[in-house]
Amino acid sequence: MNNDFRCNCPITSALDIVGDKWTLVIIKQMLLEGKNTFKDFSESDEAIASNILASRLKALENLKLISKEKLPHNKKTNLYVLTEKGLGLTPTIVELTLWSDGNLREDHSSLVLDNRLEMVRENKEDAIQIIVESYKTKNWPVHLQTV
Amino acid sequence: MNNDFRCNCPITSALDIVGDKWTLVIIKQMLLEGKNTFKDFSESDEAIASNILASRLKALENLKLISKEKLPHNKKTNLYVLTEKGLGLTPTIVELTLWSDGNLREDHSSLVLDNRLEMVRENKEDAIQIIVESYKTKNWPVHLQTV
DNA sequence: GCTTATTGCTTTTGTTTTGCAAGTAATATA
DNA sequence: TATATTACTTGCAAAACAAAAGCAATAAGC
Repeated sequence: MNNDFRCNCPITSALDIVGDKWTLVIIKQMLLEGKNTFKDFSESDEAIASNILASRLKALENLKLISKEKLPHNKKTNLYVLTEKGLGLTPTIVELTLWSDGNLREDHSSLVLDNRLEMVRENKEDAIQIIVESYKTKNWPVHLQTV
Repeated sequence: MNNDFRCNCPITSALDIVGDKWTLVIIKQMLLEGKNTFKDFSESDEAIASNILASRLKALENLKLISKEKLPHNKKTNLYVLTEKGLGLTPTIVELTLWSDGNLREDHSSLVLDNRLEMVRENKEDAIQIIVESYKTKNWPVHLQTV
């Protein structure tokens, strides 16, 4: 499986996985916007095409950044849930948010602030933990809870 | 220029700029590997094609993440230098490194450790500042120094 | 100062990825 | 039982990416 990677650099290898237009957007939608079904992602502001979405979800599942679950009594809807490996990208996502907020306003005047940014600036480590814990309590149904 | 962005989300907008296979790799090579010429980038482990490289450098320059400079007495070699805006991605790059180190070994067994990782784990904030300052002293020629 | 090498690209020609639109099967709802 | 919803897949066009070759300007070697 090593041949999926360009070289042995950790940064380049991370980008072999998340270095595209959509992967981190999907993870963001799960982590920060409470989206967890195919339909949720399809209807997002970013307007991802359904074929691209399907291929990304499959790749993320293969790499175990997300898992595909079912709710009891519903055979139709799939729930996509971030694993610990996927949740591990929270700091990266937070840093990208901070960078945008500090550096992109001249390029993009209508950028929206996330209201969690203040919390992040007060204490980054704590804020990240709160985001992760909050995700878990909302999105990890009892039968998935490992903690 | 707002039409280059998919929506008003800060994370998505950051990814409209750095969300591809090569952009953060080039910035990493500048920041952590002391590369600053077209040739340096061309000869890297990642083996970027020269046409892609040229287009990325142009885009990064347009967005002011890097600037193109000359050394006195050399009309041939271009020096590409990270601006403050580009250096602002240092925390993102550090977090990607940490994520790789902690989560990618099962996918990629020959991953190499950056020896700065230990410093980063001891004190993240300080380590980031040291990386940035170290870059500036090595790569910002006297006529560019703002500090 | 003439030849060769180097640097920083551009061009050409594929191939791969992305994106749009439409379609479909299984399940759920009215 | 009829309609709607969900989670996709398929087919095709457009865009991005990649390998190889070529080229002009500058620098270095003799």
